[in-house]
Amino acid sequence: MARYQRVRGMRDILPPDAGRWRKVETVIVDVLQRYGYREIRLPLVEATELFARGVGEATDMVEKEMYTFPDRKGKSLSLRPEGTAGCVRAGIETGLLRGSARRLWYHGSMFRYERPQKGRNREHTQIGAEAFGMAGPDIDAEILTMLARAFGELGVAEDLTLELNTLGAGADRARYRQALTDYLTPRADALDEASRLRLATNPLRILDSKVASTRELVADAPNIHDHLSEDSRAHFDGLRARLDHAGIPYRLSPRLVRGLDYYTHTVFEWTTTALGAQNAVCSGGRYDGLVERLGGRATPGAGFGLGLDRLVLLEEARAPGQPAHVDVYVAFAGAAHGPRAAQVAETLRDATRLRVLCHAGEGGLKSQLRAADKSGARWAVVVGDEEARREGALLKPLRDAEAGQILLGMDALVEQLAANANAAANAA
RNA sequence: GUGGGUGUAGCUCAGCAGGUAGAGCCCCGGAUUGUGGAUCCGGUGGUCGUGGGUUCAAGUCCCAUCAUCCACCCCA
Repeated sequence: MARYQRVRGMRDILPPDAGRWRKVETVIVDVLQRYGYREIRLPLVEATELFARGVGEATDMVEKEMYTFPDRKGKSLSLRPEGTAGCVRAGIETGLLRGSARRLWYHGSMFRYERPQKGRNREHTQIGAEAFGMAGPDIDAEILTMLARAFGELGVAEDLTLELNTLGAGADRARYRQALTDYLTPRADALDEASRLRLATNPLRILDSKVASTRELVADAPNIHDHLSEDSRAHFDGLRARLDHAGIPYRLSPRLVRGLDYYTHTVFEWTTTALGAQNAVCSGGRYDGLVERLGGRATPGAGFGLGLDRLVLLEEARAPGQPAHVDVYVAFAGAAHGPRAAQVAETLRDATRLRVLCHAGEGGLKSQLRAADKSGARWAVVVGDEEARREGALLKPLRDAEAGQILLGMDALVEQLAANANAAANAA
């Protein structure tokens, strides 16, 4: 039993998995950059007040899931539970939102003190993006199109369903909230306990309750879509038309309301049935009032957070197996040839982009070749007495039963490996 | 925060009704001197999550605790 264990809900991501993570992150980030989004790096720690004000006092996230602690002078700080509030804070504080860099992406850990379960950890990693200063539905559509592309390129599109809804503008939402409260208050006795509490604090959340009796009650509740202003309706219709035009399928989910207070108009969630109860892989929407609420000048915004822990699980199910981490394994026959082997490896690294692992430490040639095989390398290069005398190295293909090993001079060795590597790259 | 399952070698697990720990995989070495993958042989490795209790005796029973998994809840 190890003396120290990782803290509950925190994870180590080990070699084969870490490679998968990097691959997923690379695909997503590549897509974001191709849409002109630029990276912003943000602190893990913010003033607690920022989240209380930005995400909302009455949200579960703020009420009971934050890692909150006083610093040495007693100021209340929190580990970020989500990325948007910090991004907006940075945008206001630095003046970034007044410039032209209005499409931003970030990557990093988020912390929420929850009970761990499948697809849910206390530290999880998100890639998120925010687009500021664009009020029309075109940017909402761009974000969803971009995500659809990313999921497609990752090969997980079939696992995901886009659920879409609108909450209307702030005024619509207030009006709807009143209508909903008016409907539910006389029926409060029929609500489950949690929903009854929310009636006063956050009645919209009652809509997505999973309690059967509450769902029944809510089925006949007023619909947000009947409370939208002309403009709000136009915004949503505009978004839908663009999605249809782009060929992006979605499901209208009138009860999708999201657990964060800052959303207005568009809200969406990409969900999956492949991960058990934690079905949201990516979600976001529009938050036109947030910048102002956090002290900036009124600026519309829209964005999303994408849960990498869950996305990696999906990608792994779709593309199992682990790719080789080495192309060439350099071995030596006799410890005296170790330095020369290292030299040969350097020569290969100079001349090619191949991943070259040079054996180090103990072990006879036999065990070195065993290691070469296990590494997944396509070639072993062996250096020994004979090779040293001929100022070359032995090239031994490991994945091609037909091919035999040949002793080559250094120039020929480099040439052979470079040519084969290019051929393989072109084939792939 | 609530409920249920599980905690034995690095990993996956077995251990019958309490009698002083086992398999497979992995790792290391060997089966012709400098040659991988298959097979065979051998080896390293465990205070049975932790702390109490019952018992002549506990991995095995009881209690507590911690961790983990799944679900509720919540969300990415």
